Amino acid sequence: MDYQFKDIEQKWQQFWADNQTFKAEDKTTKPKYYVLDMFPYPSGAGLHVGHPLGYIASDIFARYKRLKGFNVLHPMGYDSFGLPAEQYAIQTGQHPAVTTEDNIATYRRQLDQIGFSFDWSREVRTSSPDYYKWTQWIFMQLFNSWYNRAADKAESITKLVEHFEKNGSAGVNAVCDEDILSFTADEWKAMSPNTQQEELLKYRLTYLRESTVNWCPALGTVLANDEVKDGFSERGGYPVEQKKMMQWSMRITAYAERLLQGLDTIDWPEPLKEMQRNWIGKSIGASVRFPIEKPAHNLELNAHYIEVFTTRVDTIFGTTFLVIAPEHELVTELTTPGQKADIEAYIAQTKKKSELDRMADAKTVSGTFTGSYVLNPLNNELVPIYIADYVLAGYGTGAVMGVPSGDQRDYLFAKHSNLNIIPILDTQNITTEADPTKEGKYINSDFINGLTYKEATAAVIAKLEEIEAGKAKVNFRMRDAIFGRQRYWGEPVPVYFKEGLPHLISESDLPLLLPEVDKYLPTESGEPPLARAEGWKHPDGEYELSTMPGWAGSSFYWYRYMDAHNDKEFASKEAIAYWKDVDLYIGGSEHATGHLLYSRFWNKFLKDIDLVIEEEPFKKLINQGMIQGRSNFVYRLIDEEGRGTNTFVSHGLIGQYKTSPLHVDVNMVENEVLNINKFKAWREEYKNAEFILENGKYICGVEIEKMSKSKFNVVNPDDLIARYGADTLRMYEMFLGPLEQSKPWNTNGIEGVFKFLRKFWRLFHNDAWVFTLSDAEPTKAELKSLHKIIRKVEEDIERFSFNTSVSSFMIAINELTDLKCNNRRVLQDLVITLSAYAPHICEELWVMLGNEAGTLSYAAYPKFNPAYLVEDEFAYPISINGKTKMNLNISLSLEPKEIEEFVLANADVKKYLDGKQPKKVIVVKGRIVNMVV
RNA sequence: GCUCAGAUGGUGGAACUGGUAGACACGCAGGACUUAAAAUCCUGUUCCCGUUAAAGGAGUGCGGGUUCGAUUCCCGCUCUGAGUACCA
Repeated sequence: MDYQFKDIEQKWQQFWADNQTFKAEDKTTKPKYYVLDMFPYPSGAGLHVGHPLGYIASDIFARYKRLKGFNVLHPMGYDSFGLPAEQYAIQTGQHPAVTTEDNIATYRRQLDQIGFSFDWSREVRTSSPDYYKWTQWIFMQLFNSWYNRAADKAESITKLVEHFEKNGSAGVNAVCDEDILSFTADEWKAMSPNTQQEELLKYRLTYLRESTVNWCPALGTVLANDEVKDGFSERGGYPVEQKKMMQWSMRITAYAERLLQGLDTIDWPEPLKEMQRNWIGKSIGASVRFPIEKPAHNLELNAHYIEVFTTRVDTIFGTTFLVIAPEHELVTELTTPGQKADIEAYIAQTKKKSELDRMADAKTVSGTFTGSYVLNPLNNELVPIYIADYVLAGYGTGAVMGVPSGDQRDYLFAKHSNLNIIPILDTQNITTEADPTKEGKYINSDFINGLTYKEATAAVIAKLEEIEAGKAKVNFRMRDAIFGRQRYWGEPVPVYFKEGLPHLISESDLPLLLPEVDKYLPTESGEPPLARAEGWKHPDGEYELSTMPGWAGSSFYWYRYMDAHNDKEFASKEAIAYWKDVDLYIGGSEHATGHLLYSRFWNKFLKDIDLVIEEEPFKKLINQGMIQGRSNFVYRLIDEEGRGTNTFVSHGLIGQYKTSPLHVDVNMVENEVLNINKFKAWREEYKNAEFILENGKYICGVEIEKMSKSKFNVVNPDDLIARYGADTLRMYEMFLGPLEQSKPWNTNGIEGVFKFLRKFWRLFHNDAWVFTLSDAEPTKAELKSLHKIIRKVEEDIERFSFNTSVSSFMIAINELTDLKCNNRRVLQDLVITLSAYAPHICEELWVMLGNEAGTLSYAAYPKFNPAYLVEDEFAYPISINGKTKMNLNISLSLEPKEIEEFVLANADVKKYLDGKQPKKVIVVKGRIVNMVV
């Protein structure tokens, strides 16, 4: 029979499901290997050809590892809480759980027909109560923990309470809020329970904090920074404003240093590590306190100094002014009556500008004098205090020392405000701009004059510490993560409020189920949708009304797969001890600073409290490239009045007409030629469309864009599978190019892969399509082809070069076809080798070869034998001055000296040398002969 | 602006540690089979010059360098993509 991919693929997908072929074992002597894909959000649009790219790669890898004798865990699930289902609910009233269920069914059907070897018995859904029970449980552990800097790990809050009871707050070195109290043990014990709780909240790893958030009134929710684009919500495009709210936060900053250090221990793409490093944004410098000069208006001040952070403390003698952010808490106090009007006007103007304007407007310099002064702590010079919006309240201390000779922004500000610019290094050139050099010797700098950068930095810090005006300090850009959304479709926070204080619900009450509501919108008074839930009340107080953010459920899911049905723990100790961590993680780089950072954070926390073993969750990570869409356009002719007509101009002729481009469905276009009949049938309005053709064809325009429904450039895997089968699709997606590279989708080459599989099938059959094999000894040539591909696939998979092994398979099949090979032993090994890529056809042939159904996935990968590839001759390229002129077959047993003699004696070589004696002959054994003339 | 990645035929791409540039596939051209089409098979296909299938020459974004030899290493630049940004 000819290659009937439809029957074969359906048959084996059914078989795998019925027999749970890919169920991973928890008790086995085999070594473990954990291959994980980033689980998808099940959107309503279903899968397009870009989605499975990473899944196919990981599936090939998982299947390959099984053949190599590993116990492979390769699970799949759904990150099923999220905004789209909720938006749909708001519009239609359909419960997000129903929408999600439908979408998952579509995803599952599409995934199944690609033939993945997932262990579906471990499926997880973040929106299912038996899953989010554990998300809530981990939240509770975070609430019950604090970060002990002395131990450099998270510890139980009860340990902190014990310390307070014994020693008061003395000797506690915690990552915590800034406004913690100092108290003795007796004072602690004298506090009311509520006061104690209030104090403890400042230490907990998840805590309440007033934060400025991106509030979107139209969506009725808070958005993350990456959900806001240009001041509008990414989804829906509604305006977003800044608003202060009490929010749950996660003290991820406690882990900043460990998150940074850990990057050096994991095998991740360098660009992605770099993104995380930038995000964490460690900078090493010093904090310096500038004492405030008693102001002219003679009022009593609460503050006595302004603290700044600087990475160039060595430049302190170049300070000619101080700048604080307009939002800085001391602004009002520092403003003298004479400057009050100016300052208020400036603040008002700043407020009007959105965050984005402020960034885009980086070139314009502005700022206003407060009227007050500080003293330079090292030389007591009077330094004026300004406010300016180039200083950000949210970074460092919200105040900087202005050193115009060394910092370009300070330079511009000094020019703008007519302030002094003092050179501080003898090498500095500051005639037109600041010079941030560290070379040279210091000048105008008191006791560091003549020193080098390194010496000066050390000397200044030593002096500042001596006079208690500053110290060396490390600053991080990363902020604590807000952990709450005012929306419905997420995990309820397992907390109730009593007398204004948060309390955890009892562990036995988990999961705290998401209640039913009549509408999915915020209440009229602006409370989150959960406020609509009738009778949803804790016996002792009011439940928290916000839900957890999207990243909560995905921050530990890889552990849940290890023991997906455990209702006592999120995963058992034994399961975690066996599976430990993810060996290979494949997913998109868009999660670089979100999911991949939060997951590392939670993992480190779970390790601190001894629930997991590894410090890092994902040992090796690969980012698959984005598959872009290839949009096609038709060009509508515009008439003299500027109105669109029903005539369309072919792409090559649009220069001669006035036209406007329109997206056209890519499924009506083949090789840029529009199928005119399909186009006319596409929409009623095009029924009578007319065309201006070139060479009798309508040629469409092309552009590379994101794949999206609205651009009509979505290529659906279902159509391709119907036409060519899953094995072809799998191999073609790999054949497209390197996995990590982004590329536009193009179906043009898929025929080549399909032909390849048919050719492979034909090897096992005679001309009449009857399965016919020979049991003879394999020939030398057959074994050579086979072992070449055995080695190649091994090498390629280990370095994730899937595209090159597909090419090599084609070469092997071409060679074996030429050899008319139908040798059972050769072909059986070939079936195993190819099975990771094209599992269905291989399963079918495996059974036809007389093997037991379903055993292929656990067969042994053929052992490579180098003996079959040994050559005794090599066609040496003979080059003259580096240009290849000819090839000569020379025995590989010859040594370089003998090769040189042999080559020089050759008649053709003599002809090329034209009687001349080469100056030098380079012979690299087994590679090349080069003669220098 | 900064950081990172990349640039190879008409197209997707290959060349792993410097050693025959263009594997494999698409497309295209020609041919075989066929009444015809589809399917299949065969041949050719980097460019220029040119011929009987010769012989040359150029060539991996651009300009230099190191080397017997560079797509690969070094320096400078151009362009493309991604991330990020008054971060003190």
